[in-house]
Amino acid sequence: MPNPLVRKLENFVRLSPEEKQALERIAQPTRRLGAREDVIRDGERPRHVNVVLEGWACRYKQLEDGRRQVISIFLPGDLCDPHVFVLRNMDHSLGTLTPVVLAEIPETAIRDVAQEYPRLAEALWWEMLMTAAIQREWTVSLGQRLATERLGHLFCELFLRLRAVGMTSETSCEFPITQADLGDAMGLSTVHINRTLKELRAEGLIRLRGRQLTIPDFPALRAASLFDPAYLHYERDPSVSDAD
Amino acid sequence: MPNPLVRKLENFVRLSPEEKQALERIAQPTRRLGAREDVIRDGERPRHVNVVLEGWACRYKQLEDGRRQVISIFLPGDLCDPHVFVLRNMDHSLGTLTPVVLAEIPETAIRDVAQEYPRLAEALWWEMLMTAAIQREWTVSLGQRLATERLGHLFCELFLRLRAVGMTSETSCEFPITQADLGDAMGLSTVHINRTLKELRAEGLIRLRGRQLTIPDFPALRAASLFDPAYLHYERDPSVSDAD
DNA sequence: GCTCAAACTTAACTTGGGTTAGTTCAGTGC
DNA sequence: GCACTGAACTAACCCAAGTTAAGTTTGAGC
Repeated sequence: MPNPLVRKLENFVRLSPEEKQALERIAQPTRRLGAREDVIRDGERPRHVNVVLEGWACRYKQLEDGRRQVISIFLPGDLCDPHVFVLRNMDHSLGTLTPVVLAEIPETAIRDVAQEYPRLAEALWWEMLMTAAIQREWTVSLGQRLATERLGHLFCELFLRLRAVGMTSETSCEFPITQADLGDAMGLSTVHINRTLKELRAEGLIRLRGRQLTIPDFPALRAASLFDPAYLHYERDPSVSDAD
Repeated sequence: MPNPLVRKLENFVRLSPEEKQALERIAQPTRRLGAREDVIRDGERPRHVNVVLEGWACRYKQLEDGRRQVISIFLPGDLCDPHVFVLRNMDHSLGTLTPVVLAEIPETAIRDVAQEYPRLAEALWWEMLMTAAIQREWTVSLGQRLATERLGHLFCELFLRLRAVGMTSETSCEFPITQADLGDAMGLSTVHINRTLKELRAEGLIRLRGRQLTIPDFPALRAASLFDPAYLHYERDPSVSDAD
C-alpha cells in the first residue's frame, strides 16, 4: 500500500524516486487513535504537522453552548496545516471520525524537505491552496445550497478526493462516517440529513448502506448538486512532461 | 496616511524601517476601480497579487443559476492570495464593493522581499494563516449561527480588523456596503438582513445609519454573538521585544 | 444467541428565514 | 423644483429545515 501523501501530491506534480523517498521518510506512522478522539484541542500549542495515513479525521469548532461545526474533513493523504507553528495556539480542534493512523512531522522536517526539493515545495503549496479552495466551496455550500445540493456536492467532492488517492472503485467508496457527523459538517440536523439521504436515494442519485457509498451516475449527481470540480485543481502541471 | 499593509503586518511582527520601506515600495497604488467592478473573474489566470489600499472588496462565487455567495471581505491592508500563481486559474472572482485602490504586486516582487527579509516572510505567513482562520470562522457562522448572531459576529470581526489598520474611532467605523451585499456574505436574504438589523438596533447592540456603524457596547455585542477574537491572532510575537 | 448502545429511521409539529410585492427615503442630474 | 435611481424598509404568506419524541436496525461484546 503506497503512501497516500505521495499519491495525493502526484496528482499535481510528477515526483522523482528520490522525492518520493524523501516524502515517505518524513510521513511515517507515529500515532494511532480510535474513532471520536481529539488529535489536538482548541487553545493548545501545535507541536507537529499531522498527516492522515489511514482513516478519516476533521477540523471542528465547538461553541460555548454546545453547537458543533465540522469545518473540514481530512482523508488519507491530507495534511493538517503545514504551517500551524506561525500562530502560537490552535483556534480550533482536530479530531478523528474513524480510527486513524497519523504521521506527526516536526516543523523542521517539512522545512528541510521543501528546501532540498523545490518540486515538493511547490506540491505542498498546491496542497495548501487546494485546502483553502475546498474551504471556500464549503462556504458556498453552507451559504447557498439546499440540503440535497449540499449533501450531493459533498459526496462528489469526497469521491473525487478519495479517487485521487486510489481509494475508490469505479462507482463506490468507503464512507465510514455517521449521519450526525454529516449534519455537523453541513450545518443540518441529523433528522434532516436522514430525510435528505432518503430523497437522494429515492432519486437514484446515491446508494449508501453500511459504510459504503455508491454513486451510480456521477454526471447526474454532479448536475443535481451544481458540482464543478474545477476548484479541486487536479490538473498536472503542463510544464512537467508526462513522459517518464 | 501610512500604508495599510504595513499597519496590518505590524500587528504581528515589529518591522524595521528598512522592512517597512521594502513593503511600501512593492505596495504602491497601480489600479483604481469603481464600486461593483470585477478585479479578476472566475476561470481567468492571475497575473499579480492584489493588495487593497483603499475601499472594500470581496471574493465571491456565482452559481449557474445566479445565486451568489460572498466568500470573504477584503479591507484596506488585505492581500488577496500571496500565492495564487501555483494554481493556474482562478476558481472564484474578486470584485469591489466600494470604489477601490489596489496595489498589483508581481509574483517575483513578493518572493524577493520575503527572501531578503525573513521577518516579512513570517508576517506574510501570519497574514495567510489568519485569512484561513477567518474563512473557517465564516464556515462556523454559516453552519451554526442564527441570523442575529451571524451579523453580530461579522460586525465584531470587521470592527477589529478595521481597528488593526487604524480605521476606527472608539466605537465607530465606516461601513460602506449594502444590505444586499451583507446578505450575499452571510447566506441570508436582503429582507431578512433588514429584519435582523432592526432587531440588533432595537436591542441597542448596534447603530447603523448612512455608511457609519457604531457599536456602543462591544462586550455586549460580543456576548450576544458568541464572538471570540482569538481566531484573529492579533498578538505580537512575544519573542520580539516591545521596547523599540 | 442474548444484551446493550450507537446509529438509523420516521412522524408530527414548530420556526427561522425566504419570497413576493410592494412603499419610503436619500441622493443626483438637470 | 422635479424626475429618476438605488438603497432601505415593511407586510403577508410560504417553505425548508429544526425539534421532539418516538421506533427500528446493526453490530460489538460476552
